[in-house]
Amino acid sequence: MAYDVFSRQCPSRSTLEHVTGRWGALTLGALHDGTFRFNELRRRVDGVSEKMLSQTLHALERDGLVRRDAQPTNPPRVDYQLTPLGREIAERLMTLIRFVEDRQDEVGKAQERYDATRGAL
Amino acid sequence: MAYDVFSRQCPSRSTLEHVTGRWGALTLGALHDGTFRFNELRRRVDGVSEKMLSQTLHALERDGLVRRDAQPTNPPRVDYQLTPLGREIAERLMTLIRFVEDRQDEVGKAQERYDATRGAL
DNA sequence: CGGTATCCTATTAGATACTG
DNA sequence: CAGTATCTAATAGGATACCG
Repeated sequence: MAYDVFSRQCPSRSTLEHVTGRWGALTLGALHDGTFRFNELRRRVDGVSEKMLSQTLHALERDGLVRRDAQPTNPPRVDYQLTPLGREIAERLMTLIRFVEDRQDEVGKAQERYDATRGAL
Repeated sequence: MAYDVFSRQCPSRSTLEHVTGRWGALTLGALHDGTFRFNELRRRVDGVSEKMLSQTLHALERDGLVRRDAQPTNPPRVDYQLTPLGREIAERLMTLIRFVEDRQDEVGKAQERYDATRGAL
């Protein structure tokens, strides 16, 4: 097989899951636009809970895709931004996302055709 | 916000989840290499259960990314292959996957650094 | 503000058995 | 061969409360 990601034990599988997972993709997408604080991100990533955003950011930070800058002030201020690697990955992710969005009409029509044939299960 | 996928209600979100989900990505990757029968795919997509492969293939077929050819023979023979749209999407997905794989060293080092600082939670 | 901890529910995935 | 049906286990996710 050409790519080891196709094996369950491959370490890059978990990275890929962080990147493409529901909140991972949305978070990378949001950070693609700039640097944001925790609660700014929460507002940009529609529907994310504190828990999931926190978890997602930790995973991406650990993978080296996101950089966390905490200022020891009171009240605390923490800024999140993509690392260079994170930016490169986000770029490719966005290419995929934009493409899928652009072809959503085609997908919708395929779905209608499928449902018409199979009886809209 | 630049892309509607960032909204929970966007229809392209579900397409994207089929594409990037664990088994969706692996299945598209496998089909990227050619046309395969159900059990051939099962062997190529390491660890997938009959149920999940079936489910995944139905979703991708419904989205118009995979074409299913069933010959009414006995025993039955069913071939799966990517549609032109599926191929274009798989192409972009593979670009992302390959990139993540290529940089896995960098990711691994970032993880070690993170774990060393934070105590390997 | 920027989180963590806890609890609880919903969804997903896997194992197994069965069918045309 | 190519699946479906059913049941159970694991995991993701949400609500809430609380802390530095």
